[in-house]
Amino acid sequence: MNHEQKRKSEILKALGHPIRYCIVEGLLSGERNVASLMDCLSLPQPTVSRHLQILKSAGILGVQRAGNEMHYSVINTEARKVVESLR
Amino acid sequence: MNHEQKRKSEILKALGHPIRYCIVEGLLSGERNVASLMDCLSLPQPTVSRHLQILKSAGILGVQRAGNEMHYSVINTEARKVVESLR
DNA sequence: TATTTATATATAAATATACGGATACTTAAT
DNA sequence: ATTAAGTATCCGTATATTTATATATAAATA
Repeated sequence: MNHEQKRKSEILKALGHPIRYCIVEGLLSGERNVASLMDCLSLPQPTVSRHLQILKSAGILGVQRAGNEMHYSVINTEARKVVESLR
Repeated sequence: MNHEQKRKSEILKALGHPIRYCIVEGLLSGERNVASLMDCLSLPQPTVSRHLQILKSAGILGVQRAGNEMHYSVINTEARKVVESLR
C-alpha cells in the first residue's frame, strides 16, 4: 500500500458520507452558500457547516467570502472525476 | 438527498479505507486469493478477510471458491469506474 | 481419519465519527 | 454602537469502525 493509495482513499472517505456526497454533487451543479445547502438537505446549519469543514480540510472544497456568505466550490479534480464517474 | 445518492455514498464509503482501496485496485489488476492480498498488504489474514467481507456486503466484490482458495473479483461497475477515474 | 492449508467469524478494546444544542465569530445594515 | 444574518466551533453523548487475538470452518492431502 503506497502513499498515493492512501491519499486517494482519503478523498473517497470524505465523499463516502451521504450528506457530504450530496453537498459535492450539489456544488457541481452550482449551489453555493451554506443556507442554500441547508434548504436542499433539510439539516440543521451546524451539521452542514461541519461537513463542509471536513470536505474543505480534505482539500475537496474551496471557499470564498461574499459579504456575509461563504461560497463553496469543488476545487479538487479527483473528487470531481469520482462524482462524475457515478453519473 | 435521494436514495441514489445514499447508495453511491455507500460505495464510496466502502472504498474510502486505505486497505480496501488497495484491495480493489489490486483485484482490478488481477490478484485473486486472500493469501496474495495478505502478502501485498503485509497485514494479518483476519484483517484482510474482514475487509473483504465489508467489500462483499457492499456489493463490490464477488467470490468463488477454487479448491482451497477463495477467488475474489470486482463485480460492481460503479466501484470499478470510481477506481479507474483515479488512475 | 488425522493433519495441513486457506479462509472466516467472534469478541473485546481502542479509536474515530456523527449529531444536536449552545455559543462564538464575522460582516452588513441600522 | 447595536442588531441581525450567515456561518463556524465547541461539547457531550451515542454509535460505528478498526484491529488483534483466539477460535472455527472447509477443502485438500497424507
